Amino acid sequence: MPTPTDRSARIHEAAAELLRADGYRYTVARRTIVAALGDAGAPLTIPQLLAADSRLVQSSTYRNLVILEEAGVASRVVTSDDHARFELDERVTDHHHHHLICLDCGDVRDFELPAGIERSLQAEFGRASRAAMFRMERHRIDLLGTCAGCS
Amino acid sequence: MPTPTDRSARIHEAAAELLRADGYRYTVARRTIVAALGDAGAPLTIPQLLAADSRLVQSSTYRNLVILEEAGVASRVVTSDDHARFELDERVTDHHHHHLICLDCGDVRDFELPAGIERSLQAEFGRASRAAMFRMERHRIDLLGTCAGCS
DNA sequence: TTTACTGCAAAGGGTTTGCAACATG
DNA sequence: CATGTTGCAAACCCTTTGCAGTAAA
Repeated sequence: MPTPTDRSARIHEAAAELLRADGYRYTVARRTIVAALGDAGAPLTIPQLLAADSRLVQSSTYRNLVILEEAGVASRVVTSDDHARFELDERVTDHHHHHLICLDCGDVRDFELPAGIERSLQAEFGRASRAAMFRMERHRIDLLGTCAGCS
Repeated sequence: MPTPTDRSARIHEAAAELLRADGYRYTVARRTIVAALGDAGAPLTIPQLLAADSRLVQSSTYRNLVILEEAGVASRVVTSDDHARFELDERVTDHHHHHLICLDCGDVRDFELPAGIERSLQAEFGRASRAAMFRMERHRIDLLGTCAGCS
């Protein structure tokens, strides 16, 4: 059975490879961001990331998140909050999921759909994309409402 | 069969009622915004709205969109663009749909899912929400990729 | 006539960028 | 050792807000 260390090692390896493939380096700062996102159970804002490790600098973190996103290591999660949030990409975590987004506090929790539903959705998405001559890269399913803590 | 004028009249009536219910007035500026959103086939950014009718003023338009959103007349569509986009709410258009979002140009097109899929999704969403003690208000399904014009 | 609303201009605040020093492969 | 990366601080730009005058019910 995989230990936390296994998981962490796999994540860093995948991240390093994705970055290298785009000509980027896997620096200390990027490794720190990936570790923080991996440890957090949910998408983090930049302030949360900076707070998670005091060695992180704001401007570099913004810059690195752009690059991590471009390389497919991290993905941006848009809530209705002021701050963008980031999580590790599915290419790194190997874990497809969706989001429960609290309209009050902006916090995000993950949930999954049964594989069967995910499959029929995928078929419908393909149909809708073709009809519109749209080249789909990914989908995003969010539930918006109020979380347990805010009700 | 409903004419464009019928549709427009229904929309304005619904908007006026929703606003009044919250103690707001249906002013000329708000009517102008609702008309522009209703005419456009897709969500509009503020610059697009301002361009659509030169009588619209930037600050008032921002303020009015906050109020229209709060009253349930308009809804905010978050793309990966710099600008927020707005469309008429389903309460006004009576038309449930989802979005194809172009990651290049930010433009948005609508699509629909078969009623059967929409129903089974709704059931799953209810299940996931209950499991997380989450009070769901609505869902959002977006396909992200490249539109016909940008490929 | 009351009170919500508007327009103008200025401030706010998350995010981006220029630049010189630094670290990575 | 060539070049991608960092930290600092300043700039950016979408959005919000204060205020005095205006319009809606």
